[in-house]
Amino acid sequence: MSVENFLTTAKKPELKSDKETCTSPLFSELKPAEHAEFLATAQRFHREKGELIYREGMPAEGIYLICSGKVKLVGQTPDRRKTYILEILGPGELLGEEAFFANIEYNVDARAMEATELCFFERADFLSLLHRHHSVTLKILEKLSREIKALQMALVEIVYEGAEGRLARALLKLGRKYGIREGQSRVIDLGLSRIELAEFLGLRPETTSRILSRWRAQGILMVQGRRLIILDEDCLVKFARPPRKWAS
Amino acid sequence: MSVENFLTTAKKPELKSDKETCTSPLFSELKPAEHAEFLATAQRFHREKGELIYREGMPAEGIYLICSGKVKLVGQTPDRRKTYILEILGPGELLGEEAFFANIEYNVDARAMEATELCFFERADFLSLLHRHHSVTLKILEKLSREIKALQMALVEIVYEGAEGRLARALLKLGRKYGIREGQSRVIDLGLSRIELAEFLGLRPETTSRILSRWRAQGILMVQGRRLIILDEDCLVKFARPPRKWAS
DNA sequence: CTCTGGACATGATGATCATCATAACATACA
DNA sequence: TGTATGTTATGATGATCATCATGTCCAGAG
Repeated sequence: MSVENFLTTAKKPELKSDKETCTSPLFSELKPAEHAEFLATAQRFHREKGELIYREGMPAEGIYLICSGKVKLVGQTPDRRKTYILEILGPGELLGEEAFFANIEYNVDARAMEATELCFFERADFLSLLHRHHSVTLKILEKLSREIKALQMALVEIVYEGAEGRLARALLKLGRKYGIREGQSRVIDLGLSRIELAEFLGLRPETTSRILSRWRAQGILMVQGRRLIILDEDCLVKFARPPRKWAS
Repeated sequence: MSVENFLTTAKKPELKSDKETCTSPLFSELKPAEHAEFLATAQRFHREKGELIYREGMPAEGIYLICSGKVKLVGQTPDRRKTYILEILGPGELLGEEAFFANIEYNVDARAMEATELCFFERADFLSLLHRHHSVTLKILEKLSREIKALQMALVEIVYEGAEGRLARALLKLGRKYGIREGQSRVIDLGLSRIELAEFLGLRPETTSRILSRWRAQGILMVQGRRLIILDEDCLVKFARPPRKWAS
């Protein structure tokens, strides 16, 4: 077998994805049989990087569970001139719950940030699950509550924190959720462009770029294109709460 | 202890309050008997203007329902240097749900803005209600979802809006929820000081005051102390979405 | 190899809003 | 009535960040 042949065949065999387990802490109290029965009602599908999962304005006819990959929730101002990345979701997280439970249209777009596997549950199937398994319902109530708390905090922080605070907080959050420890440092490699990072922060790309440059010069982090390596996490923690007066 | 104190020094024994109806759309599908049985598990409370209902950091051992009056959710930045009003709640609304369902500590204070009647439900009692009446659970899921949607929209808009946009949006919201129509105009009389209004907007009181003065001069609203009268609601709608460039 | 388009970096300028300061005004209280 | 206290209004100044403009680097296409 030629080298070329080996490399091309090595990339391809990706057909077992429908055998992968797909679960979430939300279902932790289901018995294996119940869990399997529930999963059997799902439609599985796949989205490549950049592809849309749902669009603002579509009615929510079901609910999604992310099996693998990452998804960004993208909101726009009504005039469509500004974009804001509300959240970055990963495996095991529900997608589209707000619109599903309120039985309304999605108010943001959901877009795959990389190759992503999803389960889709029809409204009736998912509601039936909730009806039969109160533990799942309670867990979802808990999750929604935490989400509300997180959004409330985000609102407060955005209003009262400056650009450095927002960036520091975002990097810490992304680092904890998606970062990879490497000795003292932590690697964040989500393939976020400067523009996307800025949209996640509610800043302009120029501002984001400037702060990254400054922090790079101060040895707080390393910037390798879209790969960010946090060297001094403690320092970021300090930046995350500036009394808005004397940063240095 | 402050409760004891308050009860013993009770200025007026308002005993008829426990006869008042106290309900919410959340319970609309309960039969009257079920509703009454459920309400019987409540402890009723009264709070005078300015009195605390719960404090940030307290564990959420139950859930509140506002029977009458208004309650503000007040948070502080971790350094205690800034205060913000997250929400103003009125009759029929639940209070403390996020912390209750997540079973965590309250992350903000709740304080009565005027004489307020409340029902308090112990954790076990409320969970029992949810268990027995799935319709209530679904309604709460729906309510939490709508709240998430509202917070998401607020985030997107607030990030990119200036001071005028925020004030316009806040006045429209307060006007719709608590305002009183008087012919063409709408009266907002919540007794909010400039400082409180600024805390609700995430602005400084000076900025708030300036914008109000400008709008008063332009005939968009009337300012009678803490009483605000919106004269030109359409104009506020325009201010609520400035492309951040050409306001006039 | 050169050309070109896109992502990123960085300088210059201006708008916005926080901050500091002061004044007008009302209210409560002795 | 005068004094103190708190609320609101408004002017002056500065810090921050968006905006505009330019330059660099790199990858892909001709």
